Amino acid sequence: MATKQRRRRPLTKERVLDKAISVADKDGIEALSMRKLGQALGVEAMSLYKHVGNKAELVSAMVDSVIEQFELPDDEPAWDVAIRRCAIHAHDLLIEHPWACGLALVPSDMRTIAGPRIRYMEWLLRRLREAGFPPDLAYSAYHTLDSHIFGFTLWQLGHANATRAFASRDDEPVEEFVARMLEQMRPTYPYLAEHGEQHMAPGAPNGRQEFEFGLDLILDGLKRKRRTSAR
Amino acid sequence: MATKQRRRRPLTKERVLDKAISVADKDGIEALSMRKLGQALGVEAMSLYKHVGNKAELVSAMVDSVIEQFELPDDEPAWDVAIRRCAIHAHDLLIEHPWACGLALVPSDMRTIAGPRIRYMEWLLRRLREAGFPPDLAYSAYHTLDSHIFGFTLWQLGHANATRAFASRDDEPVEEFVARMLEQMRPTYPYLAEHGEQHMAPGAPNGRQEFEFGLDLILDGLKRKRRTSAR
DNA sequence: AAGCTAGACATACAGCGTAAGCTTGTCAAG
DNA sequence: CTTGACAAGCTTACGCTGTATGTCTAGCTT
Repeated sequence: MATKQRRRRPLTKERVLDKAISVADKDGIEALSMRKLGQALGVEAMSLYKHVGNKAELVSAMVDSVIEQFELPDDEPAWDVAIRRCAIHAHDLLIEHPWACGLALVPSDMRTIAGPRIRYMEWLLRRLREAGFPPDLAYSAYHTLDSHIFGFTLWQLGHANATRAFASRDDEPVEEFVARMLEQMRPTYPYLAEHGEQHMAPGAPNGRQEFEFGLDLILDGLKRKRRTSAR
Repeated sequence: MATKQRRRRPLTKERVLDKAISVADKDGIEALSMRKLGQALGVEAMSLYKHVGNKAELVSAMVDSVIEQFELPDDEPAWDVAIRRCAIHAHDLLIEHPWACGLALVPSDMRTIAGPRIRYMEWLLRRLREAGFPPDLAYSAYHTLDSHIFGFTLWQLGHANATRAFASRDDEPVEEFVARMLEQMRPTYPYLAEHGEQHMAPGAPNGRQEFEFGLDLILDGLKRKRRTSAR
């Protein structure tokens, strides 16, 4: 009885989705194959197709489940504070699930008119318009903010990847290796060497702080534009 | 003689690279397989490996060949104008080769210390530092600018893709289809519908104008920060 | 002319997504 | 209690991918 039940605990779409996310979080999205996912669930690859249609659909659902968690604060009256909070929270989530960002930027199937993406877009647009942005300014502001959230984060993830790949090549301690490399490039590329040093410095801003730097640059600019347009 | 020569016109790394770029431009990067590339060159897939090592190396070289074309103007004395020109030209190039942007953001092999990416980075950092940005501000400014160039462009390409996929689903004229869809979503998502309308409007800003909007927001903010830091 | 070599070819393997058909556990109706 | 239907999982198979390995041959050197 118990054996049978354990053997045949029914797969659900939710169980497949959750396991897919955890596999992608652990081994990277490129390691997520239907066979491997099936294996992780103690099931053959083809069994998954009883629940998910195809891989693209599964991946799309994975991305949606991340975007669904974006905080869309409506209790916050100040538009800039609300958007700032939303952006930072979104950034945190996208860093936590590094595979989601790139996939969100290449929406494979936009067929669904509802869904978390749409809700997030509507919220951001509404906050801008309700804050008094005229339509054309809200249009551009939305593009800039959305692209910063997803674009900067993807950029940051790419650089983090590169750093990691860079680091784990030899058995030499990472810091020594980087220091040696910086000295090697200094004659030809002094400013790049300086930049590298800043990255290695103890109190160097982390990715989130840099994300906020760009975000505030954009928000400040938008505030100014909003004032002049309302003049 | 002539026949033999034609038959055995030697493949070179350059010929492989050029053809790979043209195939990727035409059919998309996901359609670029070693077999298909060989076919395009009138050769078996394995012959390519005499010239390129592996596919990752080829792809990396493709990206480099695009970044190599970035305009890095040193005749322009004003830092903001120079960087603006560089950014816009880079954006144009990345739109022209839509596969390059995503690959540049995920640098698979960073092993080469020289190369076009490095030169571009050094140039941007140098212009900022020579313009009087203190090191820590140059550090953040670089991140924001670089991420906007690659991040916004990738974001734009993703949306362009989605729009194209959206459009070519039925045999119905695109505009009618979109208009119908907008009306359908207006009750639930009024601001999104408005945004969609703006996209469809005749004089709607194109991607490049939107890129410049965000770029100028960032550059203006940086100008202000530079002034206060120099105070 | 003999032999070497670079460059192209052919074969093969492991892995991928997934279409099609088959087996089996579960449960309701007769 | 049997029987039939149905859903969930399994098996097989196809065409695709990158590429390791081994072979062939044209053209140059000695």
